[in-house]
Amino acid sequence: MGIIRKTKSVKTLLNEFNKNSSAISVTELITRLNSKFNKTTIYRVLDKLEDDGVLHSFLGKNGLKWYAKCNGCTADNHSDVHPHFQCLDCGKVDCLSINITLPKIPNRKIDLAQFLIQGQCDECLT
Amino acid sequence: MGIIRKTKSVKTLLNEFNKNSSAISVTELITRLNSKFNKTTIYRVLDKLEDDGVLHSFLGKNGLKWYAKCNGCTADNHSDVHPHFQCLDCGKVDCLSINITLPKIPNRKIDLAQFLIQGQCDECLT
DNA sequence: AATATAATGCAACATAGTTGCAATAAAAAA
DNA sequence: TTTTTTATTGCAACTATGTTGCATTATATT
Repeated sequence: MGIIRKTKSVKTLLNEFNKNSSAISVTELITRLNSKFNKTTIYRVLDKLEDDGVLHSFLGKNGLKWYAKCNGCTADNHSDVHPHFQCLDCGKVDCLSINITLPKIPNRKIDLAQFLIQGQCDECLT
Repeated sequence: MGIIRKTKSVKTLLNEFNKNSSAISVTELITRLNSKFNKTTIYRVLDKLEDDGVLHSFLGKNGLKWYAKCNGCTADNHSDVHPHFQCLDCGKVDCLSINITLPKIPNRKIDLAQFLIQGQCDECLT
């Protein structure tokens, strides 16, 4: 699939991700935009933006889905494999620009990896 | 909290994890045992077994909760930090006995880390 | 055997996410 | 510009995972 039309919801969602560089959870987006868009629309647009290589998704605390801007991904190749850091105090999630080396595993084919690190962010530490 | 009484549900659940060494999802356990125990009981007993350092939990595909036997953990110290491998074909999840080195992150305190690797297991590859 | 209280079942609830379908809006064609 | 095509949206209803309060039951202690 992927995005075909530049609709209001697409522009608004992209704008949310351009405001700052942190990742945003789907529930947060639904809360922020629920006066303008139905949650079904938000789920569907995020899905398509991920297909297009504009956003990437991952699971945070409690298995909640988060999205963040991709960096050098295309619709065909999601090259973004980096750890994510979630603060257990404030809940904020950031992408860590660290290259992780996947362990060698015999007799298995690795397709993707998710690495979630949890702790306290700089703001909550002080 | 933690387990205080050796009840039927505790014994049955421990037995499920002793049958083989794979991890088991909560939904799978509820399906297997739903004629014997209420799902609330299953959630609560798993929770307590984790508190006791008998089981550890992690999130698999789609944010579903999985449990597996701990190896050398106590109630005070969950020392198990290893990657998990989930087969995208058959859904099976295994603990990988690999030591992962957490990346150094400035200005952040690391409490825990989850590393989920997805792909195809040996059985589904052939 | 009597007592204290941990554990259980049940119903009701909370929340994340999905689906089908009719209505609407964006882009292409006329 | 107007018409036509069809992608997108909103809505309601639904599924699934997980949680909570409370009365009942079972375990362990006295």
